[in-house]
Amino acid sequence: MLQDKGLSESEEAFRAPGSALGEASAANAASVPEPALAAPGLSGAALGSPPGPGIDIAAAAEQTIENIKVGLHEKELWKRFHEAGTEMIITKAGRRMFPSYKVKVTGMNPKTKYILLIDIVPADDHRYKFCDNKWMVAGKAEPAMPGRLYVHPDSPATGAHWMRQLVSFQKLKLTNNHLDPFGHIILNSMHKYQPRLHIVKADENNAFGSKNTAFCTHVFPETSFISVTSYQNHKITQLKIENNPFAKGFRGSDDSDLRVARLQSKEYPVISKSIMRQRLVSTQLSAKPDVSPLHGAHQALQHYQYENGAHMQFAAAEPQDLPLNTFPAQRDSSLFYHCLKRRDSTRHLDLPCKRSYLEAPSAVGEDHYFRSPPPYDQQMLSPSYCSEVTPREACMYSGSGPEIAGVSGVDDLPPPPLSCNMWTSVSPYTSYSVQTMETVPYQSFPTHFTATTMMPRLPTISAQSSQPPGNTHFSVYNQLSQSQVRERGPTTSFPRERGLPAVCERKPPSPHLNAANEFLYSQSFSLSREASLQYHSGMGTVENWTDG
DNA sequence: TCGCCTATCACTTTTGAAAAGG
DNA sequence: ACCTTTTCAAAAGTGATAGGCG
Repeated sequence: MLQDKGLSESEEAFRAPGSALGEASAANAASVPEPALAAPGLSGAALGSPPGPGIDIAAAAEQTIENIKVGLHEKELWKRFHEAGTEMIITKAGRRMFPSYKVKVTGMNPKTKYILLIDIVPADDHRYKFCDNKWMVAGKAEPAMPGRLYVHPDSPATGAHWMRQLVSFQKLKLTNNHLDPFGHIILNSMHKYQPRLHIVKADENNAFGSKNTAFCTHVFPETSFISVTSYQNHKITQLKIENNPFAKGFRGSDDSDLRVARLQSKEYPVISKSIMRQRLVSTQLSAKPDVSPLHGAHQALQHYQYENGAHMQFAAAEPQDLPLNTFPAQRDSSLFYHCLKRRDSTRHLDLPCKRSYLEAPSAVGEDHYFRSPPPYDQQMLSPSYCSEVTPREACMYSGSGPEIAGVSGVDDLPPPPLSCNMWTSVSPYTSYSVQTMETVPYQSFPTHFTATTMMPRLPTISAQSSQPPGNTHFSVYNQLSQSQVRERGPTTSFPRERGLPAVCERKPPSPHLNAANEFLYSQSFSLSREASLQYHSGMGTVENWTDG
């Protein structure tokens, strides 16, 4: 657990960030911070919480939020996956990402509190299939899954805390279960997605969404991936096996191949099943008549030649066949960056759940999802943060978050024992045009929205749509959101925590999820505005975040 | 028939509590 | 009595695979 005393020491640690990050931070040079923009017509800002005593939060945010740099950890590994076309397994129970999303953050104000969260948005409007050893567009995307946010369990924490060590999101899990009760991020299989990191400056209540909330978004194109229920590209399989410790049992360098051989009752211990499968694929593709599935050594050699890059399957493909390589920055691995300052909101999204690093260098703690509110008694079981179904499961965050004041101003002290997750099931992502500066097509979101509610998609291979992500979408969303707030209000009531400021008590029926969703929604929308140089469209609706 | 999804398997790493030692 | 280190079992994570489903 980090304490105030440790914060000063963190500066030294900050200068000497250990580990493998290294060059990743330099990539931030490509960041394109946007000036903090004042959303027009945000008279509702007056409704926000007053700035903290003695601290000019807005000024601090302006000094730091734009200067925050984020370096992707293990960028080279990500690149290797990206070049092969990253695939991420999604299961009903939830599957971790590998490589895991870890970042090194610099440029924060050491004493300012930030909230770090991730969302994963559709990268485009297509469904894919793996055909002829490469990914190809297979049609229009399925309706987007309910958007969920994954809040780092340490949130909120001081900049010193975040900068002290790697920030790991390795416990984030992906699922294809539309009714997932665990708060995992819901994705559609065979679709391409782009994770995004959001850094939000916590307000005086350790929340965000107030008038002074500033935030920025970082996108690493090499972290895009196609979700699958089973690996399609053998190269990805091999990369996972070679690099993921949990898959060590499938590695072929040691006697693990013997295990495979035993399992298969075969006499070719050098060949793993994945190799066999690859050989089969290669056989089909090359139509070599002389290749037999049991030609062990020879096939293994072929396999490893393949693995060594003899065939970069996307290298010379047409753009449509390069769904994962459509990000221009893949060559540079630079991140795309957006930064803005929110001027108004009457809604506070409290994210008081924070967990100490417990001296773990990687700062890997329990991950916090926005998820459905658990039974209320469950939320209060854990002293560190709310427990839930299983002790190791990410805690849930009940609605009406604003009622939860965060840490009472003491840096790096654990937050009140509150749950940290909540549903964001009603949150579609808005358009997202950071990279190509083009508008993207929208897709209806039938699960939780009417047809007028739109789902954003990253403009990659299908940025041809001329439909601008105009205010209509955002307005519609906002209306729907409020409607949902009304509907969900009673179910998400959240008992007040100790020391909660009065401002947090003002809107009992407003669930966290809507605040979070709308927050990111507006943020995403701002990204769209960035693309189209129209920043403000999404911000005005913040005014509608009334406390009920 | 095909593509996709799910449950299950055996294996590994991770985690945390208990035991042992200082 | 307290702290640190070691040990060990349970939990969790992994890709592979067979079978089910539409």
